[in-house]
Amino acid sequence: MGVIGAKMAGQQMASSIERRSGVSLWRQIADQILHSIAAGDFAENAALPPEVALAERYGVNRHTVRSAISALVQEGVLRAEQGRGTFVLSRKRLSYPIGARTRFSTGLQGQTSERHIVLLTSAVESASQRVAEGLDLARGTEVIRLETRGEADGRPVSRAASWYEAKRFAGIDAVMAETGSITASLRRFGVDDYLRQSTVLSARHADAADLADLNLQPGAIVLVAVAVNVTTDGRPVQFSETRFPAERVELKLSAL
Amino acid sequence: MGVIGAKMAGQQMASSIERRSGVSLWRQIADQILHSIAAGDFAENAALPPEVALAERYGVNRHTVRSAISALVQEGVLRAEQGRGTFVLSRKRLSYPIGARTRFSTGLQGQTSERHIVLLTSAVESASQRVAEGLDLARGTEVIRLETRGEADGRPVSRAASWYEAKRFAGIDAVMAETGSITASLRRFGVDDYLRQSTVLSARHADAADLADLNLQPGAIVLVAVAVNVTTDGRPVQFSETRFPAERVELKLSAL
DNA sequence: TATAATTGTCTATATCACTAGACAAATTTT
DNA sequence: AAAATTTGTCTAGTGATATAGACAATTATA
Repeated sequence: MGVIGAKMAGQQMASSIERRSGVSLWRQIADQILHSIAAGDFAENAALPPEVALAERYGVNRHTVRSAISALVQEGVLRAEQGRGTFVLSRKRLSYPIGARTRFSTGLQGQTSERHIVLLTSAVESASQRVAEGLDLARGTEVIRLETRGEADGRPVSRAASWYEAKRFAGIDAVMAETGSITASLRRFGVDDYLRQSTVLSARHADAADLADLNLQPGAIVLVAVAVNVTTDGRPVQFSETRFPAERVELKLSAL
Repeated sequence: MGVIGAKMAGQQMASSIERRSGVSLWRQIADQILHSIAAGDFAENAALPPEVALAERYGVNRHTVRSAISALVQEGVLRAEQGRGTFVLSRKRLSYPIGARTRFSTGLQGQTSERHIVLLTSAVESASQRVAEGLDLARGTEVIRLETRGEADGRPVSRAASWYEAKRFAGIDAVMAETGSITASLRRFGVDDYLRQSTVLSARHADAADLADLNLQPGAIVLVAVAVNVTTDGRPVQFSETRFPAERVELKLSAL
């Protein structure tokens, strides 16, 4: 159910934007346009309603609408052409499957022509409360932390931190850098198969690190998945926290 | 990993707030404080750092921090006491389980002392493309739409629209109003058991309707789950779109 | 009891966000 | 060719946001 251009036959329309909320009108309008596009209200290359129409629709000045549009042009979502109109560029959201056999690359097959995982940094550290619980280790046990980014067709689609018991998976960082695949790396350590034991999802505004890592604009939303993967005999092998840009990714929960 | 009060031993700290982003500084700081609380940086009734410390931490004027705090006091998250400090009130996020047997009431048992579903409105309409696909019906088939709100301990925790084939479930709105339970209502129509066939999750900023329905502040985030429930023989019985306030709810994906 | 720490209130000023109106520039339609 | 449509640019005024500083009021601490 789109927001823009919806007709309500004289009825008062929920104007959908709030003043004095701490979020500027142009940012709210930009977000709604993004939402409309994601909801499929506009085909790719379709024209947005003219600025005056949008201004009337939202009950704001035309300049305010222009601010919203120029932000989206900056983000690469829209293209404005003088005399012609403003057009939609953006692609659809990727649908990232989550289930018992969640795998990055295979999950996005068919939706993208290319995808891979980049290892950003790795470090050995002592397990925090949270990590220790996830991996079923004593607090303070040494663990390896990998910081990775998932990319599909050149765009960042995920940003993850994952932890592994250091003793059992010594050197997994090097293997990961070499193979570019979690599944392949774990196989080197004798883990031929693994299953998703638990996943907890939440959402929040992107922080400064997210903005940089995922190439987002301030105010963007990230989906956060905290998960534990286990071997087929139930032994935890990986604890992870993954952030997905909500504007580019939706999570499809598949049968486990 | 909390944001507030983190020590970085002289290193430059990622200030985490952005100017000229369309989101006012006080709103960004309020959101980060909320996030810190949700991340468990503060126990219930714990004191927030004093205003001057927060102002220094974020690199803003003390008055700006005060705006953020007063917004959170308004939302019922913090309590400020002159001469003493500012204290955390808010409860932890509810963990809402999603799996093959997702049920509202049973899912929140143990976390809340009371929960129920309120039927807000119902209507018979012809199935949109999306609803028709979900229920595996011809487009335009008559369906019943129920608008409901889930409440736990008096706080709204979900807001859903759900659709049912009108012919098969005629009068389900009345039954729903009477029983206050989806599961019980379906049982009246011979559906003794049902399973979650598919769930698609996304996140976005709350729109005006969400703000009103879920009692949220502008700028809040909602998690959106679009799901299809089927009978044990695979026949779709319900298509639904549920919105959860991200600040109060996290989704726990349980084994299907 | 005096001092320090902390929140509450006030004034003043600068900048950003939004409104209002006019007109230019480019494109499409008549 | 002319008119209509649409985006681009400019000026000016108003209200919200943010900074700066001072001091009051309340509570905890020495």
